[in-house]
Amino acid sequence: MIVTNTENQELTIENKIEKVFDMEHCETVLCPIKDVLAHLGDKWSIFTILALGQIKVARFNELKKQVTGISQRMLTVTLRSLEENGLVSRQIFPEIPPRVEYSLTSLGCSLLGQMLQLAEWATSHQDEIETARKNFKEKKLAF
Amino acid sequence: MIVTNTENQELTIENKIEKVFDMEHCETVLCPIKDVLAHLGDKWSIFTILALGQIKVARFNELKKQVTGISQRMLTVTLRSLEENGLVSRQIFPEIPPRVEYSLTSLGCSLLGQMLQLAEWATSHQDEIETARKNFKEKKLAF
DNA sequence: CAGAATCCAAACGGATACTG
DNA sequence: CAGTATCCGTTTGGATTCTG
Repeated sequence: MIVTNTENQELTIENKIEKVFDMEHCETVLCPIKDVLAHLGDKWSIFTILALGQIKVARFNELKKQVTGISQRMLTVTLRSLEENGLVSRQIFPEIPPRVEYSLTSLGCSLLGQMLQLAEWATSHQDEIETARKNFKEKKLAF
Repeated sequence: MIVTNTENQELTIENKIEKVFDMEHCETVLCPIKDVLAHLGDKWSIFTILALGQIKVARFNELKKQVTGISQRMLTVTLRSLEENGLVSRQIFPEIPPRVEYSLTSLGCSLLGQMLQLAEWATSHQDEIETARKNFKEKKLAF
């Protein structure tokens, strides 16, 4: 059970930012959020994680079908990256023809949870964003 | 007060994914998470939002100092994008020399909250990611 | 001060052909 | 089947110069 207090958020928001993000040294020192987003924040990584969240265990070509539009190259690159960062496990079966099974690690499942939170935010605020874009366009046309 | 239950997460995770992400049609239909990440998922957008979370109201060059390493061009581009998507408000004062003040909108503050959650995840799991990378390197060297 | 505009090098990523 | 390797057009973003 996690209990989150949404009140007095304004009192602690700066402290939270300071805790996770040292703006002064984020270029030289390792910055977690920058690092994570650099490695896992791209479109295909997120799609692949979501796809693996759905089918749990998948072979290369199953995954390629599931992640609509991904090229062979990018699936390979993405899977290697996810494996390198400990989010996906890659099990090779020494058979002919070769069989490789991919699945999320516990760390991957954990990140999936975060992705879903962000996705829920995106879903619940897409109308606001849409209207903001329309307003912006109209403002531009006015000039 | 928000109460989150971390038990029986596995029972609902697929449903959650389906709700926020239609893999089959995400290329043709508007996909919220893809859309949000395409527009706001880059390094400079996140840094700028975090910076504005710290200094609340800032002029262009203040912001440029705060967001370490950003170029003039990218700050301009990023701020326009954030404004277009309704996350940042831009107030122009018709003075000479010109003065422009940037600040987060309520939607921007809302996204900041999400960013902080992701940042907290990144911070609390960076050790795991780091060791995963080391293991991966060693595995590669073994071959 | 707050930017717009241009140039250009580097990274990204799709298409294609090849392999154990 | 599950990749690897190469080519090459597109995108990204820093540096620089110019402006109201």
